[in-house]
Amino acid sequence: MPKSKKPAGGRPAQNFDPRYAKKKPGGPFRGNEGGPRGPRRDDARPTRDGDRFERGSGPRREGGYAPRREGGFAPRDDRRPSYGDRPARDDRRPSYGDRPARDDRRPSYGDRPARDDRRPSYGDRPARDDRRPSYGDRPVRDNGRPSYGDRPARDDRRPSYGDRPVRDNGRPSYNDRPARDDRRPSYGDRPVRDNGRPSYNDRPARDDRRPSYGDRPARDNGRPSYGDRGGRDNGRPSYGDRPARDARSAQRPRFERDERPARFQRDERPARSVAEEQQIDTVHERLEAQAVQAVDSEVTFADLGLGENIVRVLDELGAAKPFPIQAATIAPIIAGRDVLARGRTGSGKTIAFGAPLVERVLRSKAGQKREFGRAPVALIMAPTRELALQIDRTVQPIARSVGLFTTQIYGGVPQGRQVGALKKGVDIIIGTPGRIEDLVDQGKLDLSQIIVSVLDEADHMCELGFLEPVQRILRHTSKGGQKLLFSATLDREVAALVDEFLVEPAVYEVANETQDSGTIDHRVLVIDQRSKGEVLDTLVDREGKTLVFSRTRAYAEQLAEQFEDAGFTAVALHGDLNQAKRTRNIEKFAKGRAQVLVATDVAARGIHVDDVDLVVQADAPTEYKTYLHRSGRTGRAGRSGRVVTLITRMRQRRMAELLERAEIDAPFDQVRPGDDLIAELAGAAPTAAELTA
DNA sequence: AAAAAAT
Repeated sequence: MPKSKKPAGGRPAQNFDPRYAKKKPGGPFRGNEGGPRGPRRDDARPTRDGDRFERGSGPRREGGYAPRREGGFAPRDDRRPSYGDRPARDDRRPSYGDRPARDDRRPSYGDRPARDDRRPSYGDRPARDDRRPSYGDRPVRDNGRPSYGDRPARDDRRPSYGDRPVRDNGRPSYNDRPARDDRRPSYGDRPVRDNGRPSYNDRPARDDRRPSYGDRPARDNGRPSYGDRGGRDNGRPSYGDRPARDARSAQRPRFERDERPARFQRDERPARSVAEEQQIDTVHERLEAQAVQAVDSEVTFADLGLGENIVRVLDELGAAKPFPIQAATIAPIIAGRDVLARGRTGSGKTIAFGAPLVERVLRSKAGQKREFGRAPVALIMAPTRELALQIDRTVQPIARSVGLFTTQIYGGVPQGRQVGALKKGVDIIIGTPGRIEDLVDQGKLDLSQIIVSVLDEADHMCELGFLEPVQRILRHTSKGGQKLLFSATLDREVAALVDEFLVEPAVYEVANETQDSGTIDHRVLVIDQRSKGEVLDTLVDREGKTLVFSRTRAYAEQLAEQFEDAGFTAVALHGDLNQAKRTRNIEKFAKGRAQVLVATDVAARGIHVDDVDLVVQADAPTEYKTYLHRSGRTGRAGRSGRVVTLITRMRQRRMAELLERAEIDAPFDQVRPGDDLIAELAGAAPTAAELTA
């Protein structure tokens, strides 16, 4: 029996506020955002933000530097019924006790009808034969016709996609992906397997990560991209090869070989199969950075060059004094330099780029009138919608304090309102690459005036699938514009962007900062594949919030269902859910109405939810960076947390190597269902003091 | 594998 069927009581988490997802800033130019409007909320200003950050909630390490949650969440008031209070309408599962049990409650995946909220993935679409762009078909832009954005955003009146002009950009679109038939997990895709053998499906498709030349449309820029080139043989010296510059310009980023010791020397290591070898993640060279020492207690935000209003808002946000990463990056960013910065999740990166970005935009507009329909001058991109939202929650109040406007540009929601905001004019856009590029291609977003671009989780944005759109977007921005790259795991993977877009960037990292904050207890459980379900049930049977990571969407869904069936309140978060459901589910978890969140790596980076004290990796990550980001969801704000990773015997060595790279010590324990250790790990994590002892 | 645009 579960110990706690109901969500644990205690203080309600105040972090994910979906209100922001719908709302746009109000203000002088902004009576109407375009498109139909629902009831308007008047409390659009930043809500009580005093509790958005918990500063000083515990000294953490030398340097007296407490972590801060990035982009905290404003508390919600309860003026309107929240989703969670409503009867769950489209939940396909009956709520417990309400309905008679049905035998067929758990139809197998194959039998189940498609759910409303599970959009077919893009790849499921039948192949289009209009893939080849034809110039003749394409309407000329700016032809005086009302643009789609002018129309009411009624779904049934928007042109269907078939009617849309074919793009002539000659790049692979999502539609070009090979058709997938895996909407239902096929046996091969099924994460749960009984034999514990690695299969082709388990390994990352390293070799086919690069599109083959034949499949790829010709590039229009004439320059080789990183995807094409086989390393550093493109004739250009890369940073790693280049001799160090003289002291004056030593700011040039240099990449160093990662010299962390490997637990297994290559020679002692038993031979790996090809499949296994390919599973090993790439370790990029580390960026040599100028280490930022503990913050000088005398330095203030004002000293760093931020104006009065901004300083006041930062104070309201709970940032009274700059954290190290902020103390390092703010002045150079205001000065217009390109910056690369590495700082642990929760180290205050959002403010580190957000505040100086606003200051710089403000200065660039000095003496100018705020014009209707002005083009944005700053761009912030993030890999997920949730993260983009979260960044906006921090940046928007800062911007508004000086009369600047932000707008979110991301997919999954109708574009009408976003386009409406752009038509009125905004200064800073925050979003995800897909929708940004979509609007650019539709001629509804003009990036030519962008003078500052930020990439959050920059290394992730340089991975296949992200890199090219990001490059294309940046090429639309003002030439020579300032570029800021931030990530907790910034490494040479960003070289593709650095080489093309950054000029003599300054590189910073916080001294003595490893991802493993010392407040996290890392454990690895070696289990039999068959017992995974049972072990997981025991692990989530606890007080407190549990975040479970799975490798695939289908498995995330399956696990959420399993936990519900076992009597826990569980929700899923992954890309097969529509945006409304994503927002709703994460909010349920944040507010404690769901004890368990089962997520894919969509939740691995950046997303902050208060009080997650256990992270379970139902599927072990294959990349050490993923491990670091996932585990960074707990142990935040000086609290302690625990990360339990489940692996099979087969994967022990691989896991040990991964942990080595992540510089994390974690005991491995072999367990079977019912072993005391499992329930023990579901209990309270050791305190920070106990961990360091 | 997931994510990121749209139906």
